Amino acid sequence: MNKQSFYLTTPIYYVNDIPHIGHSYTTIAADVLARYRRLQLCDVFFLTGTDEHGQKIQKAAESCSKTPHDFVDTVVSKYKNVWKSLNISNDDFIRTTDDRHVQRVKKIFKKLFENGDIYLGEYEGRYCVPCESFWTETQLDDGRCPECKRAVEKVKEKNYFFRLSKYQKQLIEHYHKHPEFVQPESRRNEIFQRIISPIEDISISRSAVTWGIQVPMDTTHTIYVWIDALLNYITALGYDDDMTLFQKFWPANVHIIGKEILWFHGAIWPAILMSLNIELPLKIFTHGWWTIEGQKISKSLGNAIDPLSIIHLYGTDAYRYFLLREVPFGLDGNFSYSALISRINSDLGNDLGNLLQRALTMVEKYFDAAIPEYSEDEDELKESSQNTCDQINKELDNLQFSKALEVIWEFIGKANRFIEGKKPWTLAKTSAHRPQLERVISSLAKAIKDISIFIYPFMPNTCVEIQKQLGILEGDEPPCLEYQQSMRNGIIVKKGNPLFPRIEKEPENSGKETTMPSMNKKTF
RNA sequence: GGCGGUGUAGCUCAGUUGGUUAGAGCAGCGGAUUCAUAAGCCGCAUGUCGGGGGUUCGAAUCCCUCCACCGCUACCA
Repeated sequence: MNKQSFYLTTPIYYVNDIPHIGHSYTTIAADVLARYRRLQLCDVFFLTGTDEHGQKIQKAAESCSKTPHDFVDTVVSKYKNVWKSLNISNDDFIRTTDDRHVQRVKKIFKKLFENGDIYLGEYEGRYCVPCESFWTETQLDDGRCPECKRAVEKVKEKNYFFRLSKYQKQLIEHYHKHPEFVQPESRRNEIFQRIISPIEDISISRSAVTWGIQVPMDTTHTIYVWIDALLNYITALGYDDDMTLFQKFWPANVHIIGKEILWFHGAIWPAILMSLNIELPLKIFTHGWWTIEGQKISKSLGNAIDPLSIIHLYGTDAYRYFLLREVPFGLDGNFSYSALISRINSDLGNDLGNLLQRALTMVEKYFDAAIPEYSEDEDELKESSQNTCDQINKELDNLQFSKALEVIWEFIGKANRFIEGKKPWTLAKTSAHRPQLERVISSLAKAIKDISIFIYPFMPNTCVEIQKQLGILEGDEPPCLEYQQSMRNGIIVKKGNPLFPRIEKEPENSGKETTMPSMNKKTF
């Protein structure tokens, strides 16, 4: 059996910053996709990691009197901790300080040099240390970095350059041949426009930076962090000294990135791959940014949200659900506590949690907690479930997470309406209606089992909890993820606590717009 | 400055190649119920479709113009 392989990546996160909502968004989206592909029995390789070199980190380490190594270790452990709390199922975690990465990057750099695509040139201009970016005089904003508005340093140094311009034509061709290379389309158009404009070669080494990977032919230079970082996508697969994974998984099916790094992924990265004569990734999906209560996330405002604080209050699955449901993937979105609470109460509590609760109560009341025998032929929700499944697949194939969730919730609504229509409480009053009642309740139980699988990629813990309460799972076994598989006979339900208890907003006495919830700790 | 995008019910947004009374979710209001987390179900409303002008038998949907906001990019300084 040849399983279809599926390789997806997040960017590797720069460890000068602790993880916030934006990092978690990318990683959660990737995790949902990875879990979805595994459901489809793909052979999935899901990579994330950290970007740890560069002057900015060197300076950050100095400022807290640490060695760069100790400094990055500390931050990396924070990332790993958050990913664990968010239930991220990555298959590997690459650090640019990993020896495997360092050795491979050096080798690749040498290869690029030998191909004639790297040359020694001279750069003169302004450099913004925090942004690790060179700017021309004209790009400066009042003498400051146009991106972060901080002071820039005047530098004049010999640098190694990569012949990006050489690949312009090939890039244009690739964009023509593969209109879906960059998603969404609006981003594709943006970057395409830039690719057809004049392109300059880029400086890819730094002589002033010591915290980095040495240029193999010239140890007075280190490799520009972005080049170092981009290569992670192939060094993690062993390129090019241990090619088993590489041969199996490359080209990547999708790189999921934020819109701020599209130029690197949509132009520089493909050009490097072209130079190495490696196939290009199939797709680059660019998602939007989050604002917090309407404001841009910024260090100066100090409004960055620690995902751990949210999941501590509302649970991992609610957080995962919110981020992917609230905003179409690709667009910007706004995070607010009121919106989060609204989603939890209405979608998760009222629609989903309540559905399970009412169904289980009826199984208890009318059938002594034993789900009546299920017959596929008599399942009145089966067709609707299958349609839902098909539509979810269609949406997730295109990374349309919010649409997939909408489709799932339509089915949840259908199940709720099914109950209203059949009125089991009325059927239960007459023994003559027993067969009908059995049919309704068993169909309902099966529908809920299906729902638990539908939501699994998004809310793996909730999937398990539903299946436990349904009685499908005992102890700590993994959830049943086979959509086609119908339920065993004689399952005894184990109704537990409501899945998503209603969150009551605080009385409006604080005058604050963001009502913080009272105590409502959840474990999933 | 150039290119592109957005502006539709209180909020967030859908609205195919122009065509009968402009839609959904949430919030709000009303109703019938009770299996359920005062949940669910049924029903209801309101919108100068950013402003103005034009094409057309007919435009949210095409054209022009103005306003507001956003993105990419350039340049001046």
